Amino acid sequence: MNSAEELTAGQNLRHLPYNVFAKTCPSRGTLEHVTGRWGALTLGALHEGPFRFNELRRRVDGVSEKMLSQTLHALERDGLVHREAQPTNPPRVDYELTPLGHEVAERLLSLIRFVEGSMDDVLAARQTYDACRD
Amino acid sequence: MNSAEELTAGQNLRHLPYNVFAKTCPSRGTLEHVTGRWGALTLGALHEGPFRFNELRRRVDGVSEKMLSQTLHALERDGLVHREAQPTNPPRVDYELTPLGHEVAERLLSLIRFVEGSMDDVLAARQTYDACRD
DNA sequence: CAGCATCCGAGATGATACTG
DNA sequence: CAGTATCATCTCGGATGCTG
Repeated sequence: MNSAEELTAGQNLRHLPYNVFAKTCPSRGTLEHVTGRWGALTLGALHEGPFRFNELRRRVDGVSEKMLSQTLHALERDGLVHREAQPTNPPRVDYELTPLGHEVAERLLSLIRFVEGSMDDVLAARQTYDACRD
Repeated sequence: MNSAEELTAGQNLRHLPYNVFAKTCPSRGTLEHVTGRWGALTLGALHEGPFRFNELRRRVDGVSEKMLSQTLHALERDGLVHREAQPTNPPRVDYELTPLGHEVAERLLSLIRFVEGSMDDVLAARQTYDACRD
């Protein structure tokens, strides 16, 4: 292998400090928070601005109060979401993305929008796949 | 639209944009295949080239036979992965991304690399969060 | 309004054994 | 090698009731 090939291989194998492909890497857990069923939708919703708890619940259609609460706690702990509670009565709590959260959400939304835009192809592929199994 | 076109609308329907935030949207299911625990890692691994079943298993550290098989089936059905089996003995089966799969994987890897690169910030945020709860 | 505590079923996951 | 089949386990997620 010459030196140019070594450089290419080095980049592809990615000897970075954190490697999500290794099962002990903590980045795997954070990736699951970000890409999880409700994590992805919550980050996507919050990318449009700050929202209160029940506003978020309506935007993330189908999420239960328990799962939204749990999801927000995980994202807050990872430093992606900021929680601001006002000690009023009735209580008012606003959630918003941190700068890091916005950067994550941008990349996530790029993926989400692409998947949405590919659904006709995906559904067509499923029909072809299912047809060949009957 | 005349009545004949309406009758075949199920086949030829032109959809409004798919919206993953609506709980009945099929894009939600595909997004879960793509971002799921093993789906994301499998797409990420396959972005570097075609691999055989057990090669993939070693790259996606920790995945079981069963889950890898299940994950590959879902991604193949969605048209993101192509499976090529050679009827030799012993059998040889190669998996590779389709063009659509590569586009999805690129956006996914952008997210994965960013998360990996942010882990120092994330772990610091966790310590701060946990400290304020004791 | 913004949650938490509890229970419980469904589905995801893992370990093991087996097949072509 | 490339899977499938089966069973045990365990987490996720929804429903409900309650609190400040």
